[in-house]
Amino acid sequence: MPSPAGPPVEAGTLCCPPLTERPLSAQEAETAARVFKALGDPVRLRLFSAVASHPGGEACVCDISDVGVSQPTVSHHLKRLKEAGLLASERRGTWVYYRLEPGVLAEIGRLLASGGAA
Amino acid sequence: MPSPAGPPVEAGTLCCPPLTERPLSAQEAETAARVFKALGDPVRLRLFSAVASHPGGEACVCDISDVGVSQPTVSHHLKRLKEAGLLASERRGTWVYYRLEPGVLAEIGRLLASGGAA
DNA sequence: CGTCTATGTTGACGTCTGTCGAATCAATCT
DNA sequence: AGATTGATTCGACAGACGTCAACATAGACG
Repeated sequence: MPSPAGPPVEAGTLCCPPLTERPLSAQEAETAARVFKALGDPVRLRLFSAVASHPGGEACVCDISDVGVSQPTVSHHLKRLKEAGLLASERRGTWVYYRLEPGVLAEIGRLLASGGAA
Repeated sequence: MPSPAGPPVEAGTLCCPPLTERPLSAQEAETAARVFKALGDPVRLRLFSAVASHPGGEACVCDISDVGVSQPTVSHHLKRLKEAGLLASERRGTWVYYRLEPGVLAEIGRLLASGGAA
């Protein structure tokens, strides 16, 4: 495998019907698993939650980097979340701001829908 | 809609407020990440989806073990899903049946709730 | 009892992942 | 320009993870 992470997941293309609808195909599972894997680390989950819950919908790295690991590690995890299509980043002057990729929460929620809604 | 005379907190359930409500603590993230990590593997995701979408709500290993890996590997992944509190298993005669741990989908969904549905 | 089928467990091996320190890039301030 | 602060990249290393073959266990059936 040349590319370790594969192409980034585009927003809105999370694929796949709800997990309860039918068994996922190999390719669907590959795509969806990338998102869950990104959330499957405590540090990343805290970073994601910090961004998601930040007033204004975005946070600069300096605001969320107090998660008990070094700054390079924070940067590494933010990159992973970005590659998974969960976060987007933008540099404004000195600081880099991260915010949720729009729709991701709903997408994942739909994947886990047990058929209740609608 | 929490029950007024709420029943005792069930053990093994998911913890944590929605990710968007406030930054997760280290311990909360540790707990929640375990679930996402369990779903963060393509094979496990397929197994989980196969069980979740199976008529009757349960499936024996023989019904879902065609995911392209060896039988020991399937067994290993089912164990991981069980340890993460996502699946439950029961032996009935020759076969072992797996089904969703009740409420898990809703729990994870609540974690990802963006505040819309209520 | 012995054997066959269905699952789970063990041990080993290569790969992926999380982590850090050091170096590097980016923008601001004196 | 040089110095300072914020953020990413690089290089390296320990530990976790996915995988399989071989072995072990559980129940069914003759």
